[in-house]
Amino acid sequence: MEKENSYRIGELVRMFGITSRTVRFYEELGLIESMDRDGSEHRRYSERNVIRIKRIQQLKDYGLTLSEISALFEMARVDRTGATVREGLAVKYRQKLDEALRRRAQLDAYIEDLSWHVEQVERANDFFECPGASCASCRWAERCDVRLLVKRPPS
Amino acid sequence: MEKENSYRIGELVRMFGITSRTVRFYEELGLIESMDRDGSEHRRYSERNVIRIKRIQQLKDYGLTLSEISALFEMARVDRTGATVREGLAVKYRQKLDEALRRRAQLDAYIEDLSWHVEQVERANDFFECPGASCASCRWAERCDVRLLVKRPPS
DNA sequence: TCTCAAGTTGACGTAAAGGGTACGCTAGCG
DNA sequence: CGCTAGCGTACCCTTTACGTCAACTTGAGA
Repeated sequence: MEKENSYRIGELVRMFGITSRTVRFYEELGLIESMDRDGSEHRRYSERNVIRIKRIQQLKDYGLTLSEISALFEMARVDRTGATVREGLAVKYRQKLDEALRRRAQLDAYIEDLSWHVEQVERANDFFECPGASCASCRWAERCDVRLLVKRPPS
Repeated sequence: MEKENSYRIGELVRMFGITSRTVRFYEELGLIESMDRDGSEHRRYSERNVIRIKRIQQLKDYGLTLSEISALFEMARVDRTGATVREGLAVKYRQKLDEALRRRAQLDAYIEDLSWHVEQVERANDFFECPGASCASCRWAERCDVRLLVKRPPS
């Protein structure tokens, strides 16, 4: 029975659509335990390693950085009951959620603002570049306060 | 009448809340025309320069990168009628808008997903780390497909 | 046995938008 | 004349998650 579930690095690459550099990088960071490549020079990966990588990907998707992920794994290593991991995860998740909600609000304002600008710029057929403070007809000045584009005054 | 509107770099710093390093950086990139510091070793900034910086800040707020901004300014330099600038701006704005809308959709999915996870993790009082494929009780497996945390089977 | 794809280490590079530091010069006020 | 805040250049550093390259070495199929 020769090590039933044993993957080579190339297989992981195809599995996850990542590069071998990435896998080795994760190992460098200690995110993946260094495989015992007993006898061989080539790394071998177990089912556990595969799960690890999946976890990393999920946590990355949730916006955790690699060092945050690393910290979580370290917690898990220290405390086998999983209590602190759970707690740490809850805190992190909630942080990320708050952050996401904040970003969403910002994004909405941004979208509204930008929509307005798109409309103005696309509808315009008589804009000119405003010369600055001396321009008397910056009618959009309160909205578009740098007067990037200003409607030409009716001549 | 000695050069009426002439600012020193420190004044810009106070005006915009940026650092002098930033102003010089913009000059390096060609975003601000190199000031003629005639006679002096110190830079002097005109009203035009001030407007430029305001513009840079606005465009940055709209998500353009410095190199995109640079490209727009280059357009403006070449074409004084402003037609290509307007067009370029419209294209960029629309791009950024699409991008923002896409990001918002992603963010929504992310928020929903994360909310679910927060709820699960916070409500749980008996999670354990799933050992992987051999675990028979991954009841959330279809949703939480990497089985980061799985409910402990009732013993 | 040969071959060549696949794997190895290590060092250095990348993007973005400046920040930080060292060290010297200058403007302008009293 | 002297002081000192302000300004100058020049250089490296930051963060994150890898990419890229060079120069080998290994392993598995024919």
